[in-house]
Amino acid sequence: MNNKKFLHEKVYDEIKDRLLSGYYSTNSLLPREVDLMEEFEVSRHTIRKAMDRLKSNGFIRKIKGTGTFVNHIKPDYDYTLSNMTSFSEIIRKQGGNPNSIILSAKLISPSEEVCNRLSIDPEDPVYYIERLRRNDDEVLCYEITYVVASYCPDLDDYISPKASLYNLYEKKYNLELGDGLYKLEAINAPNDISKILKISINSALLYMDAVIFLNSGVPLYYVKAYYIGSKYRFSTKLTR
Amino acid sequence: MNNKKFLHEKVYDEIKDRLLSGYYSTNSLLPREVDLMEEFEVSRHTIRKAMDRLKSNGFIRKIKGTGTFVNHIKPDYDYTLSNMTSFSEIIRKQGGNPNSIILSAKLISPSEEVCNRLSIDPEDPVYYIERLRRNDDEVLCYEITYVVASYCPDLDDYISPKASLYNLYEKKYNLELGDGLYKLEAINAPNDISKILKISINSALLYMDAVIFLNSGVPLYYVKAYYIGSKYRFSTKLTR
DNA sequence: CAGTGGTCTAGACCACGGC
DNA sequence: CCGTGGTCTAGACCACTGG
Repeated sequence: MNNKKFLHEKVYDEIKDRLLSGYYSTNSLLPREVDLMEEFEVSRHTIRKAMDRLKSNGFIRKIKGTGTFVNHIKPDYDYTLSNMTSFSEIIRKQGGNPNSIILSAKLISPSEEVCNRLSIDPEDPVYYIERLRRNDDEVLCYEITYVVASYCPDLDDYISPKASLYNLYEKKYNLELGDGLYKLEAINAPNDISKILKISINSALLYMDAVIFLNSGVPLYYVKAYYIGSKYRFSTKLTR
Repeated sequence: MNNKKFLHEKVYDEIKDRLLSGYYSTNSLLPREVDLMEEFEVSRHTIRKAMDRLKSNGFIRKIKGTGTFVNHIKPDYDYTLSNMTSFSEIIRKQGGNPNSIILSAKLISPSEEVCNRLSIDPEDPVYYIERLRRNDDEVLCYEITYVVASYCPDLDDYISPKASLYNLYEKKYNLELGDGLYKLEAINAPNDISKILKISINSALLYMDAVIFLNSGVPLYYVKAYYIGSKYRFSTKLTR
């Protein structure tokens, strides 16, 4: 087991378990910070760090001068996916078997559109990757990715039906992924896409267009994805 | 002015100013926490609290054992769309004239689904608001909102074709809005919705389902919206 | 090895809510 | 008024990075 867990993580996990199991029930008052300090034998700072995380993840609410209350825990909390996750992670988290049919994976010179999105020159090569994303043998998505080649030498050698690009970026190339700018809209499947996805024309698709940056703020890749409407849902948490 | 600003807020604001003004330039190393402690004459905890917020807002990145670096601040970044914005704000920002046709606005007892989403009891009344959202006379969206009535007494008296609910919450009721949990998917317009929106059946719709919370973490309202696919695009920034 | 950010403690005082 | 969570201090030690 992982015994290098921090105290605030242990406290977070334990209280989260109690919330999910119903030991602390919806809208009830949680023990005071002082009580939790005594129970877990940690300092107030550690309790507060765990509780702040529970709060920002939507499990509890704090009211100054009054106490800490249990929120209604949504049964299908796919809002855990609200941070950027790879297709593979999402499918795997739902107990599925993510894989891809690779339609194309080659080095190309970027179009003007791709240059603009990735802030690069037409001379800078990008990898063009065209995939059908599947769960087992069920096609969910048609996806085109443009990756700045200088960050991922020989990327085409590492791509495989089971490989997650996220994993390659992080594990193989030691890239630290940062923000992603996403745009989503609903469209009726155009002729060509409907053929590729083997769905009837005019079926609703969720079209996603995203640029993903490195931690340093530099664009790493640009992706266009067509998700079959009935088979994908995008979840996110936004703040005012 | 608001002089009751906390120390960590002052530190945050000052460092944020320096980042935006370019005083600390992109990818440069920020002063060590100890140096900032001395400069601002506060404890390390206070510095860290300010820096954690700067980090979670994407301004800086910290690397353990190395230091804290300045991220590239995206110049053309459209913060307004990526943060939670009202329909009215989005339309107005694009130079449009947002308005609504109010199909219904009344106090009701919530269904079980609504109770679960809003963490309330069936005895707690909610306002049921059904609207067609338009730009000038062009219909863009059909929307149903359930608002916890206890936070907004007499809400139905203030609703009008030109009123923004956001404005009412913030200005009229002095509510501080916090997070929102959004789910988005593409659907083919069902019969009833296509009639309401006066579009052909099976047109692609962007279906949005969201719960919006107050700053305290309590749910304020639950909204279901059907956007005509070709007329709306959802943008957001996510972090890994 | 020295220096950085990450964790953690044991205190103190304040601001707010409710009695 | 008391009790709550929010802010803040002054320490300590650890884990990681890089020379």
